[in-house]
Amino acid sequence: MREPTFLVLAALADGPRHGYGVIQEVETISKGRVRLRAGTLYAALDRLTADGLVRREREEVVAGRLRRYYELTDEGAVALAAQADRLRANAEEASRRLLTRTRSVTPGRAGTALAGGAA
Amino acid sequence: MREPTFLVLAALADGPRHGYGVIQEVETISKGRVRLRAGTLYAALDRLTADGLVRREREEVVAGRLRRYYELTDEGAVALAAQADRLRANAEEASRRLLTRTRSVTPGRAGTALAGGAA
DNA sequence: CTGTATATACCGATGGCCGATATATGGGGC
DNA sequence: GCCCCATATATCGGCCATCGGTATATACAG
Repeated sequence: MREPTFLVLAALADGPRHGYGVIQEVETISKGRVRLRAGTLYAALDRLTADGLVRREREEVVAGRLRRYYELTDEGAVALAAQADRLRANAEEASRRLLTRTRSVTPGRAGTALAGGAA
Repeated sequence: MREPTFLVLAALADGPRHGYGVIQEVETISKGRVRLRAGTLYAALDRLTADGLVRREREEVVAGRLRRYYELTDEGAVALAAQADRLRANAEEASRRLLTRTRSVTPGRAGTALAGGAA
């Protein structure tokens, strides 16, 4: 599961959204860092639906435009929670090791390493 | 940056390791979940080296076998820290929204959702 | 001898994603 | 009227990191 797929699940975590709404929510979640392409979004929704992690919830027409709503299944919620745990564990492990790295550098390189670590 | 690449950087975070040692360390970091293929490892090391995040540190022969050591550059440490932050933010955001999901389910489905959430 | 472990290297196939295009409706500005 | 932008769904070719596998070599155990 790559980041775009993860973010799609996260965008659906607290309730149903239509496709384009997922794009907007992912952009919010990622603080503008990730803007899903339609190609990525619909392929991911199709895949997640086929895998049973997402299902179509309803359709409605708003201002002449069809909106197709999707929601997370219970299985999808479990998968999302599990992936979040994995990401958190990876992040914490990497951060812990970087801490060790800063402390173990030789005096000659301490200045450089500290400067880098502060970035 | 995908998980295997991230874990390679993490395995090098606290000091130099040779290729095969990285494979073993990644397996430790990921609690046995991830076992890098040689194809993945060396492609990643080549790529990361080309990108300036990793460099060759030294070579040595142990018991008739050549070991090629790699280490993180300062730039690599910065990139790893940044990615760890992103992963952490994503994980926390997803977990927060899943919390909201559990609380917003209808009474009829509360039992099921809670059971799923406990997994 | 075979099998396993250690160690580096290479390769074809796969699939998720990028970047793009297409269609449709609605609204605003000229 | 036209054009542009936003909203909304859909499709597609190309890319590339990774998977799964193979290869070679040394060393050790049975």
